[in-house]
Amino acid sequence: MTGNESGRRHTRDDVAETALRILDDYGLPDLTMRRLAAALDVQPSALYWHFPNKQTLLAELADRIVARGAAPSSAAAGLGWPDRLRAEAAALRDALLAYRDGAEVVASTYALGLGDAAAQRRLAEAAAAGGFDAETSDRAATALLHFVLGHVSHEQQRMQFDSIGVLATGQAADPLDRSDSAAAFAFGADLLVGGLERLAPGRTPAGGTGGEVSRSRT
Amino acid sequence: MTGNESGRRHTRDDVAETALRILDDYGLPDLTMRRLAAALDVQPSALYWHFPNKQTLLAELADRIVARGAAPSSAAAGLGWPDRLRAEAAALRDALLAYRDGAEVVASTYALGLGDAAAQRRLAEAAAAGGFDAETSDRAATALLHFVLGHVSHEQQRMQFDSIGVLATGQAADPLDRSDSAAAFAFGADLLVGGLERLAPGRTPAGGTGGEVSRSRT
DNA sequence: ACCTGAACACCGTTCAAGT
DNA sequence: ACCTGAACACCGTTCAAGT
Repeated sequence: MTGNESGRRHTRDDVAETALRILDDYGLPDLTMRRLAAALDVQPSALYWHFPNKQTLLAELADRIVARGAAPSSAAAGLGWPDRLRAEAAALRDALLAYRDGAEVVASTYALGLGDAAAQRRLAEAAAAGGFDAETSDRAATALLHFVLGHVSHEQQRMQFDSIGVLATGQAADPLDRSDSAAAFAFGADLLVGGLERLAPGRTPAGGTGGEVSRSRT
Repeated sequence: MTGNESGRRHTRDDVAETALRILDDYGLPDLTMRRLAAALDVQPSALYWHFPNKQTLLAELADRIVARGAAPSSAAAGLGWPDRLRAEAAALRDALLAYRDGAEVVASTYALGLGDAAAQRRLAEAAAAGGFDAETSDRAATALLHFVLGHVSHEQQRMQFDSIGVLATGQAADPLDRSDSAAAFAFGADLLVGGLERLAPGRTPAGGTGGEVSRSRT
């Protein structure tokens, strides 16, 4: 796999990739410094040569999870800004879903102000294509980011709850339908993007439809 | 204060209120079962007679924090549904801000499916006043809830970061302006409510303004 | 440059037993 | 009904020392 199988010495990259594998295989509660050290065949204290503390390690994982998601589907070039913004949000969701507990790792890192703010920047950029000033674009991006992180955190928490508690209380009420979850996500993203469309600089102040397909050509 | 000052025996309510006080005074990371036990002059194991585990205790705190926020400002009766929905979101934010780390406690409880879902219900009810079907109201409420929890979590995390790291890196870049924070919150809530207004049953499919003051009389 | 060994100061939870 | 005492199985982090 990713680390060196027995050659003793490790790099910062080894440590991060092994941590990512533990995260994906066993979840965030099981990603302890001691478990990570054991997976690397090393004493726990050795990790502190590579990272000053656990939060910094988690921030590195968050950055990798977000960066790995990369670009929204294929060519977003031909789309208007609202579709591009929706695509960016969807791509972020996919990136978070690609790793177990990915949303929680990114959310906690983001909340602490650690990590590069790549996700926030990508969303703000897509919003700015609508001609909004920087503050508006930033606030719209922040609102979208909070929604995405909250939604996917919830989604992932239920995933593992479902796989663990299959037998509890007649399997509760909420079996988590994958497609339903995607629809609920799209609905929330549409609400935010739609709300932003109402504020678009190119629109007539009180006469636009706000409902049809975006016509912006910028 | 809330507990009995020295009369030994405690109730479940004593335990919850003392926990709430520790939360507010020292923050969530310092709310440990051992610290709580010490504050009650009791062994840690005694707490497990009142609550089966820590998560259940936190869910109780979350319910109390949300319930304590109660109703939006004064009379929301005269308002249209969009204003009422905005007021409900603002009231929820206030409730979360009333306790240190309140948003994180509620968010984690909500993510785990514990606690009564009072916040979600209140928002869904306010949305339903717009004439939407139950699924739409629920999804709008969920999107709003995710935004509110994410926003206030972020807000509170920076509050304690600011008060601790006053000296770090020339106080960073982000001094957290209270009024700015409120404006950013209002902007996000407006985006979501505005997006929902576009979908309101009473509107003409492609002719409404979507921008002016709500006229709904329902 | 990268790691060991040993320790410090903690956690949440269980369970038999007491009153 | 409510709590004690003692233990179990862990945590993250530090630091002198090794190679």
